[in-house]
Amino acid sequence: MAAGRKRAPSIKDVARKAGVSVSTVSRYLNGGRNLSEGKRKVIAEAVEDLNYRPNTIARALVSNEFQSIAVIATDISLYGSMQLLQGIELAARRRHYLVTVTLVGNGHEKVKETVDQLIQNRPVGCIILDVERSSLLHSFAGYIAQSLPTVIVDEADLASGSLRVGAYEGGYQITKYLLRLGHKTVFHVSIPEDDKKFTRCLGWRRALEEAGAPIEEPLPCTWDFRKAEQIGRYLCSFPEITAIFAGNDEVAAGVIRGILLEGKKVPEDVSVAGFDGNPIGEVTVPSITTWRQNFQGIGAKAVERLAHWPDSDDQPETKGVDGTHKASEEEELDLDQLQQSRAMGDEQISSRLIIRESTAPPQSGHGR
Amino acid sequence: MAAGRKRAPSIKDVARKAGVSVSTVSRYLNGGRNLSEGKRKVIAEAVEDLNYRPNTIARALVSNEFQSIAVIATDISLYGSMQLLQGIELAARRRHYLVTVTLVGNGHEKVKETVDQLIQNRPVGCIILDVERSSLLHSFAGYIAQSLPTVIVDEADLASGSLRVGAYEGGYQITKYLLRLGHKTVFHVSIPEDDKKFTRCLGWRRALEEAGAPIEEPLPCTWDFRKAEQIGRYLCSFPEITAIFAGNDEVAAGVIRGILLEGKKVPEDVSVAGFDGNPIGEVTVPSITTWRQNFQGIGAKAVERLAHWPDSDDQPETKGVDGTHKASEEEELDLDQLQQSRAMGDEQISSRLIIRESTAPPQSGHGR
DNA sequence: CTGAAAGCGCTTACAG
DNA sequence: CTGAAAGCGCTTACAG
Repeated sequence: MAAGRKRAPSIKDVARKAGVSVSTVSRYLNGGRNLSEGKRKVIAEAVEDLNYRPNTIARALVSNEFQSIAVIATDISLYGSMQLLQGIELAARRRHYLVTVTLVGNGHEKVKETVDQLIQNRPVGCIILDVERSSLLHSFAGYIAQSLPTVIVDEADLASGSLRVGAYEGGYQITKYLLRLGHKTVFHVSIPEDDKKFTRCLGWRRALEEAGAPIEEPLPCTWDFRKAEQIGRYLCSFPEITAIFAGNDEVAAGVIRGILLEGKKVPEDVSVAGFDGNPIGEVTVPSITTWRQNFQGIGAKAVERLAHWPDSDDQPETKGVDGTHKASEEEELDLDQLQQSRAMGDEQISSRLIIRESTAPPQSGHGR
Repeated sequence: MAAGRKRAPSIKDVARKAGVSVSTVSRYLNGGRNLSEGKRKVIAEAVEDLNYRPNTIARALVSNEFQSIAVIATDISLYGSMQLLQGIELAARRRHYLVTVTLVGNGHEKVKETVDQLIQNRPVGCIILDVERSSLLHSFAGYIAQSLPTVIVDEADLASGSLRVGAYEGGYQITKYLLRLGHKTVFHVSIPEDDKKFTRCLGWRRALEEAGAPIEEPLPCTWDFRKAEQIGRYLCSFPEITAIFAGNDEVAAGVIRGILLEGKKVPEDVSVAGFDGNPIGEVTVPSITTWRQNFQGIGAKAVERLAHWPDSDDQPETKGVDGTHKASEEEELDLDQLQQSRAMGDEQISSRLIIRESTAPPQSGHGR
């Protein structure tokens, strides 16, 4: 098996061709300190002639580190995860890291095995892409973090250990915006897993609390957007609902469709806002008001976090314990801490409200 | 640098703990032929106790093959590429391959360098994801194929060397469907790069030719879907246009929006069909008729292709020349060959027309 | 069935 | 500034 492939030229070939020792070639390859101009030139030529590239695998073996970043996710087909992944790749490329992607289904299969194998690949670090806030992934975060620098990117809006996508902020802002428009309250159709702590849903709730507006329990949608359509229709039976905040733009589209199908108008009869900033929202009818998240920027941040992980370079003995559990501190954070860390502007990432056609002040006579 | 990380238990540790030689442990790890029950048991225990996992990097060094599949793309944020990637990952996982993703921008930067580095990683094979049919990527395909088993997945509907996404077929079918509805002809709004050979655009053209319908040059859209909206508006100035086939579902949404904004109706005044089967088309108003492509299935096929690459296993001396240039044979294929290979049912993948609200027979009085 | 040895391609001290 | 040697963690013949 395997075998067969023709071996590429090795450092030995270069050394022979250049008439120097392997160590000298190695020195040349690694910055070339302490190297005479003569050798440098002759080696350069040999490298050129042979079209030699150092074997990354061999390097990884001795350094015990493969220049790569392992991305673990349950699904990458959502708009957010994709953008995140793309942002990660772009940033990784700049640092000459290879990015690796591994999907771990929610069917608990042999996740442990998969994860163990991943760790054996000795990546520089691991990014857990958990846009869906899958409990599966979160439960493995700690385990992974024991062996690898790990950062979690999820919906959560938390301060340490994981990067916040700003969903809390977004939920809060979009709800305030709707309230400012004159709506008495805002109804929420949540995406799966979105009713946990620190998410867009929490932001929505907080905005309503602050305004003293009535709070109805959110209706959960699924990743099948036709469910959103059903919800939209259903919601039409409550004339007092004049504003809906949907968990993402696709759900918003579905809800809008449901409403239109019932013969009501958006935004005249009811305003609907989405979330994420999916470009599709620009071209639907009506176009969809949304909260744009800078996914690519966040992905890049995650990579930088890993690249600057406190390690033997910076703080020789700090690694391990210190870095290890950050990822799970999430559980202990509360909103106040959150507010505070936000105030400190740490990890702030540009995101913003995009107002389009699907939202407007309530029609007079409506609202309750 | 690098350093610092605590080394995981090695095969040596296992050998010591089990009281056997390293070779014996290795034998155990690789299937365990010629191993006494006693040793087997004691080694199993040692492995368990130490939570030992073989170092994939070391293995890769000796076998000269890292159990991974390298995916190269210019962009993975389109619906199609994402699904493809996800399909690749799923199939790769079954075979215990790691998948690696590399984006090469269209800005010709240091693509060569990036690609060379990728090759040094010794993946099992390479999948070029070229949904956009970037000439950049295609120009590197041959180069990569010289060192690695390579398969190209693109819009093309070709037989050998690259997997067909069935776009030709789709364009053909969707156009015929529109024609059958009674439209005199079908206008095409193409996605970037889609006016090349063997694509949905070609299928569209062929269907019109067969029907003897008038053929207008397609209007090219960009990846910015607001451009599609402009096109939609523009197209309204031609009342003879009653049916439009858009290059993908997002473009279709944009075109529809443009038409609606002009005060016309879809599908009453003009029918609009999309392409790809993006779920978003289910919840727009109107919902969008489309051609569903089985992206995940195609991704999986690509992986299998690589896994079964004729190599030292199957045909010891065939590799190299044989596998190498398949990828570029594309250029020589013509439609007849295409038809033929399709007839042979090779690489056939389930795709189908999905009829929704955005298409209907032309209103009487319209059509020309 | 089992072990000692060599080697994969590189880097890292260690001597000159 | 330069080279010989050892070693990273495994696998693969080669002897027993």
